[in-house]
Amino acid sequence: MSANSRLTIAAHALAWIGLYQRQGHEVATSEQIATSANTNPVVIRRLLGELRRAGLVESRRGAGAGWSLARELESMTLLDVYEAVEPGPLFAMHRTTPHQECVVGHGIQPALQNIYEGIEETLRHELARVTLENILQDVLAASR
Amino acid sequence: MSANSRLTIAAHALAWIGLYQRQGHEVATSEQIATSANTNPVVIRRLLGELRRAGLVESRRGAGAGWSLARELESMTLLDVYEAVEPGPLFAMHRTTPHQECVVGHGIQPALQNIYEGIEETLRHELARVTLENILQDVLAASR
DNA sequence: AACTGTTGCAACATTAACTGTTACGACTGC
DNA sequence: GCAGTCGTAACAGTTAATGTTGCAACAGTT
Repeated sequence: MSANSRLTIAAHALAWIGLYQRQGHEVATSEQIATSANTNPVVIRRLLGELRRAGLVESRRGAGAGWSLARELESMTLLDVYEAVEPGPLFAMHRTTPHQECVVGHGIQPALQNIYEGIEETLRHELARVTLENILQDVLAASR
Repeated sequence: MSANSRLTIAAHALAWIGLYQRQGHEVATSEQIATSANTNPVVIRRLLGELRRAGLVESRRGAGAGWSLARELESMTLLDVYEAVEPGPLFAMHRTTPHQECVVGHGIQPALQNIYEGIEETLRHELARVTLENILQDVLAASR
């Protein structure tokens, strides 16, 4: 699978905002987060926009604008982030319909669909076990 | 993640070869498999080449050439196929190194690396629970 | 009312991976 | 030698993520 870094960057941004707020600041800007993640502010705004739609962060506009958490890091899991930024299924079916007159061509999709669903369910369960607070604590532990 | 269909096509090909051999044939051609999967024979040959490197199938050249299973379907799991055709990790890190002078930038990669490894281990465990024989039986059950 | 800093978003370029296709040499049974 | 198939290179097409520029919208401050 083409591995992408959307989940990684989203987790980075959330941890950054969370830590920044604990240091007494109200909001974080996409510019600051982009500097920490070494990427472009627009990339951060796009990702945070998806997290806002999922109810994980809020944004303010105007002067003194920026991003803040909509919930505590303790209540956010990697599954929340995953579902906000990764739309598709883990494994895709054929791009074109297999030959339906063939026994395998006819039965392979329902068979795999079932199996894939079970595996994704397990993946979701694992992702739900990790909170963003867990991640921030791990991050802080690395600097000691 | 950009979902891809490599695992799906590889499983399709293996199930097809397995069934074809049970019907008394020695080898299957990439042309036949491509027809069933509704794709191009070269795509099949490329994928089966990776499965051959993993020791799952064998190929013969020359006249009357084609592909055959190197092991029983009972002894092949989806994990074997996954490892043969999916090289990278499930989730990628940042494309560029995050800002190391930032606490989050410095600690985020080791923290996520740990978490991702645990999740991939669970995924592997799930994939290892499904054999290609299971899949073929599911396929055949769909046609009854 | 003007100024300032930031978001929201569109538009486009770049990169990477997968997929599809054509072509042709290598091989081997007949 | 012939015929059929693999092995593989080369290239085009497609899709998704990422990076970049530009600018309107917004809201606090002066």
